[in-house]
Amino acid sequence: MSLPPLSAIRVFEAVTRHLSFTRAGEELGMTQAAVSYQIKLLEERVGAPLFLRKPRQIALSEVGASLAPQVQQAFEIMREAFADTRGEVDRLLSITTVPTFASQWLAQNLGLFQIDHPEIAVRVDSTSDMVDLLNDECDIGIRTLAAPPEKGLVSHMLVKADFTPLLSPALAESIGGVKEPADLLKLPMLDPQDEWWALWFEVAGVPGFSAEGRPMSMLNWQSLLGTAAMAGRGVTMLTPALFRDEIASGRLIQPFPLLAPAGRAYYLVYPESRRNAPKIKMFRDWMLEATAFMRAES
Amino acid sequence: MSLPPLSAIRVFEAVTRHLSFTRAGEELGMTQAAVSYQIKLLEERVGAPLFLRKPRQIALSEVGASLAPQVQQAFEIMREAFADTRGEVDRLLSITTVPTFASQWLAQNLGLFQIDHPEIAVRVDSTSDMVDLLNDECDIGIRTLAAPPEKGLVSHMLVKADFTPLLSPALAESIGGVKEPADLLKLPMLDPQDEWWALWFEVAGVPGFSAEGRPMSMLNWQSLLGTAAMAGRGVTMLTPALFRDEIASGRLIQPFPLLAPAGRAYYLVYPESRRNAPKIKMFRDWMLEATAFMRAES
DNA sequence: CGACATGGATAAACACCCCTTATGCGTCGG
DNA sequence: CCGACGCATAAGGGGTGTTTATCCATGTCG
Repeated sequence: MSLPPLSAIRVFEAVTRHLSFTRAGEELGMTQAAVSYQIKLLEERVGAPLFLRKPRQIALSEVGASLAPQVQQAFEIMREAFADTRGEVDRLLSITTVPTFASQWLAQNLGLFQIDHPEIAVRVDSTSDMVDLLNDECDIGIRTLAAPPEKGLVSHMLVKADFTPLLSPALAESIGGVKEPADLLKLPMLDPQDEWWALWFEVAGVPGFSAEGRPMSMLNWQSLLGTAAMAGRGVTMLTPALFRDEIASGRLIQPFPLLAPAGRAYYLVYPESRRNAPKIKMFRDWMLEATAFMRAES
Repeated sequence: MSLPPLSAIRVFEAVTRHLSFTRAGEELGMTQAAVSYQIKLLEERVGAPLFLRKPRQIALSEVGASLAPQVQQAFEIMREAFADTRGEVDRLLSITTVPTFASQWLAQNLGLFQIDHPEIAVRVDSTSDMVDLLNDECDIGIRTLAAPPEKGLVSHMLVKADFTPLLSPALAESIGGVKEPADLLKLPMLDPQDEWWALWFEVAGVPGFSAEGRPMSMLNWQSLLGTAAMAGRGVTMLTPALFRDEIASGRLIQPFPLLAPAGRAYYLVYPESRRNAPKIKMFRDWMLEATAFMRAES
């Protein structure tokens, strides 16, 4: 019912292809004696000679000949399967990221990575769930964390999740421009419940801010808030680094350089055990370089 | 190009079928810890998780799922191949024998063995070449030997290859019956060169026998000589045990019980290493019992 | 709601398998 | 006739994979 020792079968397979113990041993990186041993083992298990020992060569016996093609086929299937897998594993990079980062920065910049590394396919899984990088089949995660994550994971800080008010130029113009922090109180605020509003005003030295009585929009993803802000629907707290393009192009304006320190940051995270996987190294290096300016600016 | 450790693949295959490390371990006769170790090994080699560890069960990962069917197929092929082989090896008994024995005794009696053991197919290779039982793929040999054979072979004496003159009743009648050994000299001898003639006459106390001037037929197989003798073409030296039926039925007559001791015998021979193979035991036991009378008579 | 059962992960120590080294034997070729 | 080539065999050691023991997480049952 159960198979003979697999190591013996592997040796047998190699010998059937070379029809030589010595040659097979070379292929397998072992000595001729070891090959002889394994074949003898298999022959005892099978109960019949697998090879006929001729003076200076060997030939398949009847039993051996009936076994050889099937064993070769089985090994061919496995070789192919693992070769495919290796390719797939090396070529597919799976990233899980918080939605904000996905739709803002990653969506705009991932193309550059793919141009640099066309051989790597990238799959982005954008979810706010904290995927377990150690157990689930995901290569890299991008998360907002207050501190470097638990043991077993390597993390690189990408950019601090600091916040500052952003708004559309048209909205700013509607009140004659935003000159000082208190001016913002005249404008509708998107998601004023956001704790960062209170923090920012505190840092800005504007007293008496209260979310009381202000409507709450529940646009809990920065990208949605950003879109709403660009549409002129209000002023909102965002991480300016993630809206660099929008600010540079004038679609959003950042009236004050002042940042509310969130105490959290976006981190690139991956399992320590895979820190040497080529695709992970590539992505990490690219990502750190591409986001270097964010860290430099702050 | 080269496969991951086969032991790990075997474990993986079992786990994919059970979807349980513990269960797979039971099937393979090892502990759950060992299974865990092997799977981890394979996962490191492949570079990706093969299973997703859910609380009380595991599930195939994407990579694992793509690998599983192919690995299962490969193992199925090998299992089938070795199962077939085992069947073939156990069910086919291959005998090499000297032609005389083949056509005389074996051809007539093998049917009885097959009735007793219908599950075993017998292949008889009748050749006078001495097949190397240790190296060639033959289970059992029947040979004429002067002594038990070389080391590594088990031998059982079947019957002494002693000779005595045999002739047809009609031929005996043509000279008014064979009363004493010297009468034989009046008859044509088939293969008079045969050394056994001289030996037999010597044992019989008939002096002056010479093969000089007598024609030589070169019928060097006993069965051919026997056929010629039955046709009345002459008197010939044969092993009476092999012509028991012919003598019993009157087709041949043995005028004298006197046997020339050939110093050789028919032996049943097989490799010592296979002495416990069921089919070999079966045939040996049957053969020794079926030929017991030959040894008893002499 | 807490104790238990289940299933997998992990660490350390050990056992055994399998490989290597060394040698022998038989045959072929110069 | 000697060396080359190829497989078989024995002895011995190293390393891989196993077991044992324990931990941890989760789901279940009283």
